[in-house]
Amino acid sequence: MKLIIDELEERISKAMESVAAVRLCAAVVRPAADAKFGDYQANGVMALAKQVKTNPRKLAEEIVANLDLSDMCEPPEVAGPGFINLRLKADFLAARLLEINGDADRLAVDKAAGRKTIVVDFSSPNIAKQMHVGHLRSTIIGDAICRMLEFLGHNVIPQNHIGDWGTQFGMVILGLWHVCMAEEKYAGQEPYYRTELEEMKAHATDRKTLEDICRRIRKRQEEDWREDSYESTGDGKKLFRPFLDKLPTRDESVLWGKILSAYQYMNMLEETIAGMGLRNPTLVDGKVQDIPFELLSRHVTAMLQKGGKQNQQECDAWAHVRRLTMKQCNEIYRLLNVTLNDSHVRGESAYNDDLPGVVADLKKAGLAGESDGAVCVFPEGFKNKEGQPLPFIIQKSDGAYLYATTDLAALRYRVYKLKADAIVYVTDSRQKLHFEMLFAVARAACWAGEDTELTHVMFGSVLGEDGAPLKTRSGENVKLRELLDEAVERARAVVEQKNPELSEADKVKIAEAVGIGAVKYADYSNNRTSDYVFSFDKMLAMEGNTAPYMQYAYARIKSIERKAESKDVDIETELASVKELTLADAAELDLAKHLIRYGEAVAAAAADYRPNYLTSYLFELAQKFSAFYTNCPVLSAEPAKRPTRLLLCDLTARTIKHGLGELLGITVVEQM
RNA sequence: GCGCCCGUAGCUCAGUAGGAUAGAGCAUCGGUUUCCUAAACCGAAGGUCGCAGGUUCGAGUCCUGCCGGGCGUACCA
Repeated sequence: MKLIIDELEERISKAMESVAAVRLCAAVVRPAADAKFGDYQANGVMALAKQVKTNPRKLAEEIVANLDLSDMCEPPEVAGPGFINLRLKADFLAARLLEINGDADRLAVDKAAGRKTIVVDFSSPNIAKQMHVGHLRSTIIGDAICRMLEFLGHNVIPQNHIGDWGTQFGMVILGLWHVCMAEEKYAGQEPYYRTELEEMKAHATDRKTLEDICRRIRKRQEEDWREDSYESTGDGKKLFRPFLDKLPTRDESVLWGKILSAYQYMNMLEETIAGMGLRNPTLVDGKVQDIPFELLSRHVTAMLQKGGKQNQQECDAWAHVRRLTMKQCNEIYRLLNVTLNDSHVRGESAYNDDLPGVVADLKKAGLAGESDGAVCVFPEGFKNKEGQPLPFIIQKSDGAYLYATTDLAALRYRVYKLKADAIVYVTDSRQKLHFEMLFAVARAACWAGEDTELTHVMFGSVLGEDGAPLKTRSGENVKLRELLDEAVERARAVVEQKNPELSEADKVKIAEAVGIGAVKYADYSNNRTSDYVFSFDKMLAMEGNTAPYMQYAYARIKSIERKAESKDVDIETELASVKELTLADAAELDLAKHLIRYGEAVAAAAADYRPNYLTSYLFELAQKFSAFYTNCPVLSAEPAKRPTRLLLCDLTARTIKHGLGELLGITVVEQM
């Protein structure tokens, strides 16, 4: 069914148009600012009065006289300087409730008028790294957006644009090679990539000792590399090739831990050796050549990107690490109850072959040119520090491509191949300028026309209690896994305290739903554009706008339904046979009027990609239900009142379950 | 320097085209349990919407200046 607010907007706008003889009037219908003004108010008459230079109250009176809302509202009232106040009729309200009751799947929320193909770009973790708190917001906000748009009937294409290509992959591959050496050649010893990492950290300020350590590492690396061969020096055929081949059979969690360590080791090593003047041999075009040690990983990156038979090992190593990373990510997605899966992954590497074409096409179009050795586009309206045009760099002076290039290639793919009507990028607000320029270039190149909507759905940072971006005590990013585990653990402690008699299985289930739900809900309930302070205590509090409060409201309703049996109340029959409602108590009316507005909340949240509009609605719903619950007994109500109250309970439960569960991916529990 | 975002109750935040007396939650104070989960409910108190101008019948919302904070700003993503 059509949203009430839209229906009112349409009818009042038409009345305004005919009374004032002005085309395209806006009634500006909003929920009433105060319940004493009714349920809705139209604010647009004052602006119209100004436009046609007439008295707003008088104009409002005329509009009301030309308006027939008798099927929905009590006679409209003109108030204040020219507001039109509207109060829904009781029988209209009742009819709506019954309509919702009859629609189990959609709660009588219509699909959007025009079905669009919408690409949503979100989550985007990096290969060979663990997901950390920085990925939380993109992942869950993006998921909520997908779920809402999908529910509204759009063709949603989630895209997980993972960081699986780029300059750091040489380090990833070298890291894996170190894992191999530690296991195969130095088996039985503590892996050197771990001990040496600690060593480098310990002497971080002692340059002399660091140099000694790095020389030793370099020397061993050269020896290992020379030995790892059968046919020609450093071909990797002796140890690395067999190591790669048996990777698929390994215990993945153990291997994953090693990869993470080795990657950290490579990062540290490369940073440390810079400027030491060390050189190391490697194969360049089939010949052994000395190159600066710190350039080794970039050399390996180049081998990977070149591909082909000679670089098969590099490609295989990359593929293994990529596969393992996605397994870890999928595990987090499962925990977070996010719908992303492997079919949505289309990472940077997928666009690798398109990048030269992107640059060539932009050059051909006269948009891109060389500047200081780099290929740049200078979109209109962007200035740098000196007031000069700001470059959007699409190819570095060394020939390498950047994320600007990849994003352009992806955008083009999404418009041309996926037929996107809209592309939504869910990333943090620091990338605002990047996306503004990206969109400007895409428009200039006509890769996105006026009818293609490009939106940067940005969000703020997650802060610690100290107001700085959330980090561990040692200054590292907080691992998402650890964060979620702690939330579940804390929720478990509360369940244990509040409801010790529950079964172990129930406790586990409730703790996960409440813990994860709390983290997600806390994020959703904040305005996404602002930073927020992460606090377990606040998000797990049972009071206030939190997941547990919502889940508790739901659990109470389910409890009523369970109790019904022992009181010989057949809920199903009573609900199915309810034809007339007896909405009398203030709490009943208040709850009923809120229930019929679910569709408005979903539409508002989806239109602006703001989940907090939905959480606000749900919180108010739970509050109104709680008031109803304390004031209006259900099972012990007199027979005339009971069906209505049961219906209100059931609709509230279904709405919470739909909003929380289906649209936000927060699990509800039957008891807690 | 320039650009963008932010500044609302003691704290954390809403405020969806410029609309009526600026709202929640937490914390504080007071009340509610023979009754469906008190993980709850009801009430009280709490504000110069950073400051100063301007536009408007009407400004937390739009414009200008200032103060304070965050982020970004040519080869990271």
